[in-house]
Amino acid sequence: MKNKTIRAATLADVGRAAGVSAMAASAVLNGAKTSSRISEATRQRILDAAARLRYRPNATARALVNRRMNTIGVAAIIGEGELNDYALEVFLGILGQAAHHDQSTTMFGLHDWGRDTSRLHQICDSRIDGLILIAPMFTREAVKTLPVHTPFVSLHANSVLPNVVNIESDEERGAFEMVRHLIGRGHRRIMHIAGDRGQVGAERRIAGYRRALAQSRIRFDDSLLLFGSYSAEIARGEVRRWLGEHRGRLLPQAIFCANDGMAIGAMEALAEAGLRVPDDVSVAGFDDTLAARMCVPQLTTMRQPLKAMGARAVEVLLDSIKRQGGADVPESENPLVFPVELVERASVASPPSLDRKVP
Amino acid sequence: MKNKTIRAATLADVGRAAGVSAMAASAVLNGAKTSSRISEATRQRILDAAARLRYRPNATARALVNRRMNTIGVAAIIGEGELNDYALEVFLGILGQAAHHDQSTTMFGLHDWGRDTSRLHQICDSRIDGLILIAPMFTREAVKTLPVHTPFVSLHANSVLPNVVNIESDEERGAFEMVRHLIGRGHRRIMHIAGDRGQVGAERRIAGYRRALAQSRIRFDDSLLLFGSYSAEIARGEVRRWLGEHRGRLLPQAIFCANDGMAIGAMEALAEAGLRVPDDVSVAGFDDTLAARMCVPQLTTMRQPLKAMGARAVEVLLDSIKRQGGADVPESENPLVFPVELVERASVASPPSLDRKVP
DNA sequence: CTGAAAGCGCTTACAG
DNA sequence: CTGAAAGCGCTTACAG
Repeated sequence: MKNKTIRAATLADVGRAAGVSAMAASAVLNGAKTSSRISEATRQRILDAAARLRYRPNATARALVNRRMNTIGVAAIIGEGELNDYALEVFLGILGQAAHHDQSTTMFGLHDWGRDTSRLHQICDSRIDGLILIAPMFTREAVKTLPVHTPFVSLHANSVLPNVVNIESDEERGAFEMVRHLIGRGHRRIMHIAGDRGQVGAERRIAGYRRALAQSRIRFDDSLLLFGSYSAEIARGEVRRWLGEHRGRLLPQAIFCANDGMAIGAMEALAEAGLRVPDDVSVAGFDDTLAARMCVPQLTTMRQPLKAMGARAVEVLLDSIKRQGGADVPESENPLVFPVELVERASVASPPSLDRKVP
Repeated sequence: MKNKTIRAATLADVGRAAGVSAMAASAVLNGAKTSSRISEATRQRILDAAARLRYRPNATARALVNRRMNTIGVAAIIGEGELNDYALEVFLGILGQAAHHDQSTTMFGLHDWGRDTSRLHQICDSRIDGLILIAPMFTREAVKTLPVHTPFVSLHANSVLPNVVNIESDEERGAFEMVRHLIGRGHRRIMHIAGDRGQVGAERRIAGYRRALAQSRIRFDDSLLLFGSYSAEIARGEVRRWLGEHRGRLLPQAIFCANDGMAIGAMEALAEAGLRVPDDVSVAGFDDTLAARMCVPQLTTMRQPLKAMGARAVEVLLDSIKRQGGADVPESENPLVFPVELVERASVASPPSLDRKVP
């Protein structure tokens, strides 16, 4: 293949072609206030020359003097080469809002928050103006070594990071309301498949689950609390295992999962056992990611406004960049908590009139 | 929130702190061949100073002189704020491979290939070294106006772009083999839900479908050819409509969809009508995206190695960047065609022994 | 083995 | 209204 790329035209080239200085060209071409001081005639000549030469301002040169690359970074864990649905939704929210502000979005896939802190340093070398951390998990030690010349915003951070705004949603209440909803439909034997022990989001959902049970005086049964690491596969395995170990015993009437993927995993395990959703068992998810509408039956779930949260992260970050660090959000409003919302679809119904046993 | 960011240390700062020139610092800090000429003692002093000042090379300054930002761009259509599963898989393949080469990946969400060509020009302002176009659709006219100073690679381009390597998969054969597979399982009344008319990929799948039917002397029935625009929703609507219009008539034994999302849409419509997959109707997809494993029953599908294709796009692009335009792929190997592979899962079985009617 | 100079492409003061 | 100068932070020749 031929057609080697040629050196792109510079401001100097445009100036030369128009018979003016590069500076004059700069003034009219980037619509600076100084451009008003340039006569209409030369202005036209410059515009023409730029068009003729297909002039494009060089972003890196600009960035060097403006100390602004006009791109924001996003760091998220990519496990097994898969970006999880949660992070994807957030990313899309970020992408849209960033584009709206004419900012580019650079994605960094991390494997481990602990091991990859050095990678964060590499990243913060002025190629990005600020960084959004999706669900970061840092130790107290690691937090101290974070880059300081680049503003951060985090979503669902596992622990509050000093001087960074954290955006989260009301997960405890979400779990609480979902379980209230299930109880309202008549369920009492409700299994919960949680995320990772120790991870705040997982613990908050467990807390909401237990609070709802307690409020209805339903005894917490820890044989009904499974852990699925936010993974469809693991959740499927756990449910499969549980069913295997409880043959002939009572089936849960409903399964509340801490995210949509695990709910789908649970549905797969139930289907393998010949159980129907929601006829035999109701299943509920959390997040309302694309997957919730991509399964049959569609999932009743607790919606987190992930796109909006991503978009908000961009706003906060951009603001923080503008004021060169520090954000406009008062300490008292950090974290920024978004409300959640119950989305009823087909995977939850009333429990069967006769108690079902594990087949 | 306090803690304004402070100006980051520069090479000059490091040099000053170590009592050497910025140039010496540069030599040792970026491990250039010239660094070998620097004495071990000063070398240590420089390293110490850099660590003490937490020196980080400024990427934009570097980019300005090296004419290399070390980031690649990815442009894809984002419809309704959703990146489709296909593009997501490709993107993840790109992300991984780019990281492997220490390249950043900047994502650009487009709305329309036609209207957004000007956006491509904005993008190609040296903020990226090269651009990967995911499933671009350009008119002959538009192609001529594409930026010329930035190397491109495309995946599944709708028409061959001059001087850009296009990566695709053997879609016609994929469709052919899927339909062969269905016929092998005993199906003869096979519906096809296609992508958009006129879009190459859609046409190639239709061609493969027809070739397989012809080979088995099954008459092509155009009432069994639906168009679903690669959208789960549209496919669901189309199947719903078809069922409504064919009450009491023969049901197709199998539905082959041109992507996984449409297969899921079809399954939803079938479920609504009380039909079971695969007991009453078999359903097959195309792509093998995450969704194919996220539905119940899991989808039999024709796998395109999307991650590998994305990774390959990075390799070709990086090569093209290195040689400043032009690629190492001979004309004769453009497009670069990847093989597809049948993945058997639970959504396809033998047809029911008695012909089913539309309920 | 090390430094002073020039330049990447741009913008921001400062002169005229 | 317009231009010459300086500088953003770095690297690449070129001198010593």
